[in-house]
Amino acid sequence: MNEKLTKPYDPKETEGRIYKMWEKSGFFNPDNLPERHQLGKPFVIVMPPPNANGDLHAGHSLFITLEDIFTRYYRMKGYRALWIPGADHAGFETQVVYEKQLEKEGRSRFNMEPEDLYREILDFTLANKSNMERQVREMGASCDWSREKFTLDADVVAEVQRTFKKMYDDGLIYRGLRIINWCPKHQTSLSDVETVSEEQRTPFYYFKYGPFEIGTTRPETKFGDKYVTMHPDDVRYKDYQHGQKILLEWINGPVEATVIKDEANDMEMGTGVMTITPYHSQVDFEIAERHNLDGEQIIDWRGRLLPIAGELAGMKIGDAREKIVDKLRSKALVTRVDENYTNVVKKCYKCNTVIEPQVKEQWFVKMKPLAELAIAALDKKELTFIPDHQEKVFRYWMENSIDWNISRQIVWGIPIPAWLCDDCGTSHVELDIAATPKCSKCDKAMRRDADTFDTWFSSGQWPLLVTNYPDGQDFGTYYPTDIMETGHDLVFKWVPRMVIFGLYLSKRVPFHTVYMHGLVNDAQGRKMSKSKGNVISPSQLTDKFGTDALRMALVIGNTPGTDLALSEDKVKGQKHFANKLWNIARFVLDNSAEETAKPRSITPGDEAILKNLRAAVESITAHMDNNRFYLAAEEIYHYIWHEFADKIIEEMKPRLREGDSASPGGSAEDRVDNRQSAQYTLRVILETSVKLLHPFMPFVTEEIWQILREGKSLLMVEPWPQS
RNA sequence: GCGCGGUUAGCUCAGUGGUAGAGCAUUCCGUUGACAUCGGAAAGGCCGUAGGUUCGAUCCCUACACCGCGCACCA
Repeated sequence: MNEKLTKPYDPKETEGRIYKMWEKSGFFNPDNLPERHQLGKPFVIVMPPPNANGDLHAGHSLFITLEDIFTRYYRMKGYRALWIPGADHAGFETQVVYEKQLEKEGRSRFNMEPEDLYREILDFTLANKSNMERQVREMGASCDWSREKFTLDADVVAEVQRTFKKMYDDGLIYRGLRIINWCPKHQTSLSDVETVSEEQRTPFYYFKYGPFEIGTTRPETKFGDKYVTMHPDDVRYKDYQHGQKILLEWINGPVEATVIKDEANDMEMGTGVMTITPYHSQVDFEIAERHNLDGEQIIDWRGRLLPIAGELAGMKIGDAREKIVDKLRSKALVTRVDENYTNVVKKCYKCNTVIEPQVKEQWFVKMKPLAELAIAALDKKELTFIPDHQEKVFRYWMENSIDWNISRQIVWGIPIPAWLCDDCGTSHVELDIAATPKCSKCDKAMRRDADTFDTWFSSGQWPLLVTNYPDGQDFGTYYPTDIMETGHDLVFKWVPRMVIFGLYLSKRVPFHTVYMHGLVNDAQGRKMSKSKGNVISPSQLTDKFGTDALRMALVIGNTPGTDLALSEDKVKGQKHFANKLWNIARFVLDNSAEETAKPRSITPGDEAILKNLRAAVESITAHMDNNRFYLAAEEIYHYIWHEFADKIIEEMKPRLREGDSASPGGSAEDRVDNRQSAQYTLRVILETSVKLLHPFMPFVTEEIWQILREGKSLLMVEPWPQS
């Protein structure tokens, strides 16, 4: 028995050793690949940089597996395969994680100097970054660590700031006083994709407002309301003229209200009449803009009422609601209350705090012209989606894009290279940090904008940044990349931004194919969550069953874009498969030690078996080329176990024994030929099988290859089998 | 309200215009050398409902039902 093929297969003993061997070979870097590859084309995948703020979860394992399969397959096919890893500082996300830690320690970021907070989060992130990198290695990722980038690397920061300046100069970024999503807990604005909408039941109040009855769900914002609006075509109110003034009694005394006719009013909604609060509502703000109306802030940044609320000033808005209704009731201004009303509120996607719309000066990206670039690329078929129905979602977002707020009031991020004048509000974009510009209007010294960029602003440029746009050698060689593999939840968050920045900055799409995977759910198909206690940790699974087993379990039966139910049994089954292959290898080696060269003759039966093998190779290769890894994996599994092991090996056993023969009438020489044909055939099938399986189960296949070739070559760079 | 996806074996999921597939689970049988992390066999499905197209539909079209997800300025 071959002494290296101990039984059973031991992933723990093997994986670390094999990974070190791969890394030492230098072949993760395509520039070091053998000559065969240097003649090939590049094949490039950019890794969605994992957040450097915690452990890898099952979703990470899935994307690492898929991207590694791509990379290993194309590397074996002779491409200069490059998979560029990264780490994301994950601005707001990480700051939220860190703030939770501060809270536990009884501290708060609002009592800290920004520099100290930044330094603490940096230490925290760097510690997590190396943890994350170790876990990516453990998954067997054959990415080029020499090209790894962190989203806060100095060159990244500088390039992102240059992009901001360029967009500003091109009129694609402006500073505007607009309605933004404000999280009162985290004290920052958020983009629309950083909020979640939730349905809630809330009373719908009807108040007497002069001659009108108005409807609202937010009485607490109504103090300053002095415009009453209705649809211009609403016959019920045809006697009131646009601009008409009406004196009426309101919360804190008499008010002179102005009638505004605007089409934003829904005649079906409530009474068709409402008052507007431009500073705390998107619709109201837009109506005010259209008619050039004024407004004022009613709720402060902490979510408390401002002095306009009179005796209720300083009260949290949640507590103030009933008080205001009581007050209106005492003035006989409440007409009725509908208790069974449901509406939708936006919440902070991290802390679930209700978002307060606020008016604030921020930097915005003008999305329409950029989105049009993306739509054009789609129309020209420069971009394809797997599964293809994701294209519709992408297109919808591009056709309905709204300007993107990129200012965040947090320290953990890339500083916005801008200066502001506190006196007159003038802003100035300046890349030179040492500069201390003066206001062009009032000549006063300007203040550095303390805000940082939304992380999507930098990660949107990721394919460019990791290839060292615009002057780096990699940009010339490896950009545009080939495939962007990421979760389908990012189809309208990250993907469009990469497409847009790619088209805007480099005039080319950053990748031609978007491959989207689904969520990894628990065995019953339920979303994993800490509160449900059904989170499956990948490290536990790999500890128990080996990395190869987890990888295979994540791929088999997992169609692109579809969520996956991951069960321990499934992984266990694949551990059995790895062991099966291991035992096959031992059997073949034990029975073919004497001769591996092509024998004098191959029996017709063996020819048929090899022909069948070639058919399997052809079919599997077709699946790989069509990005149908789930089918390829299943077919390899089936071939190895139920064809190779169950049938071929079993049928060959008699032929392999000394002094035995499948053709008893033959001479001793015939019997040797027959045995050698069998040995050769087994060996060919084993080597081919191991190659086919390598992208999926890299560790066990490489280990077997090392034993087969006595350490003289690496399976990782072997040619993919020909059919 | 709009959009997207799903509905196939007990479970998790593939798949195809021409008699339905895998893994796991179940039942029965089988262990002297590759492997019990095994082998052999069996059982199990009017492919969500109703129409339509077709010689033929689980597959294509329409409607509906249910499940999941996403979006939304409904005061």
